[in-house]
Amino acid sequence: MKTIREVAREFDVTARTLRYYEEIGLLTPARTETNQRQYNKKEIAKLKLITRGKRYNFSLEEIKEMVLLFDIDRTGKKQLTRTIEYGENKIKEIDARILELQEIKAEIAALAELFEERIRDIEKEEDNS
Amino acid sequence: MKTIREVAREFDVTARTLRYYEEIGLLTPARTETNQRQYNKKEIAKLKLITRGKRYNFSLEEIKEMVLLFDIDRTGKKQLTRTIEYGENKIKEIDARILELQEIKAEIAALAELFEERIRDIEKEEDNS
DNA sequence: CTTGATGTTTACGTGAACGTCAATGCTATA
DNA sequence: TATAGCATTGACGTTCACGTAAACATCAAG
Repeated sequence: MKTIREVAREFDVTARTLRYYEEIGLLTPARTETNQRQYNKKEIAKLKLITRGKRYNFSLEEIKEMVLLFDIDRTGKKQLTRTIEYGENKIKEIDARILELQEIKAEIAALAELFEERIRDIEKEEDNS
Repeated sequence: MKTIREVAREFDVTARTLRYYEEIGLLTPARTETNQRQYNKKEIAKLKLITRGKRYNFSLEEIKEMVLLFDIDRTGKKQLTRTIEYGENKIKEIDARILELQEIKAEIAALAELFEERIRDIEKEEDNS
């Protein structure tokens, strides 16, 4: 059980951010007798997913869907099957993103090659002068 | 030479968006005698990069860096070399992003497997009852 | 030459993801 | 028990990436 400040430090976010994540239903920390937030392992695990998702530039709305996988009642077979299907879809989306990133990468690389050619041309001209 | 509305339709963005991209220095369309924007091939190429970047969830600030590669004076050897170096860095960043995406993908897949196991357990229990 | 679609700038509005007070309560320690 | 540090809930402020409306100019068609 960690306090808000401990968690904030650990994940390099502000306390405000953690309260905000709670506001939008991403986190659901327990409270002490005196109303202070307590973060257990599950909340920490969710936050880990959130900060990761953020690094990959997922919107909080997208992240929310993924994080809520952790909160779904997974005692029933139907729930489990549906969750797995959802996961498979997410994987497809991620694959698409990876592909697009590889395209943009190739584009930059091609541009770089073009420039290198230009440099070689310039060097030839330098030799001839 | 295309008008703002033509370009907007072609790329499925609003005219406001194109004006905004100009506001923040991403696009620099020429003007007619009567002050109307004209988009040439170079601007179109830049816009293509911008919309792509957006699809990959790059911020406009990040996209700006990449788009400006098109506007740099590339007549000099030094400029070219520096531009190539920049491109190499960008490629490294993209590679990092790809790696992270692959991690999250693996995580989801692992989760799915766990759930499938749970399902098999449930099915066993069903048989035994 | 009128009309309707399209263009311009200026400027205020919006939703997301927080930042930053303010006013107040809790907690640890010297 | 005083006090510094951390907690709480409002509530307003900020940046990004545009949306939207106003007031006016331009262009194409009949």
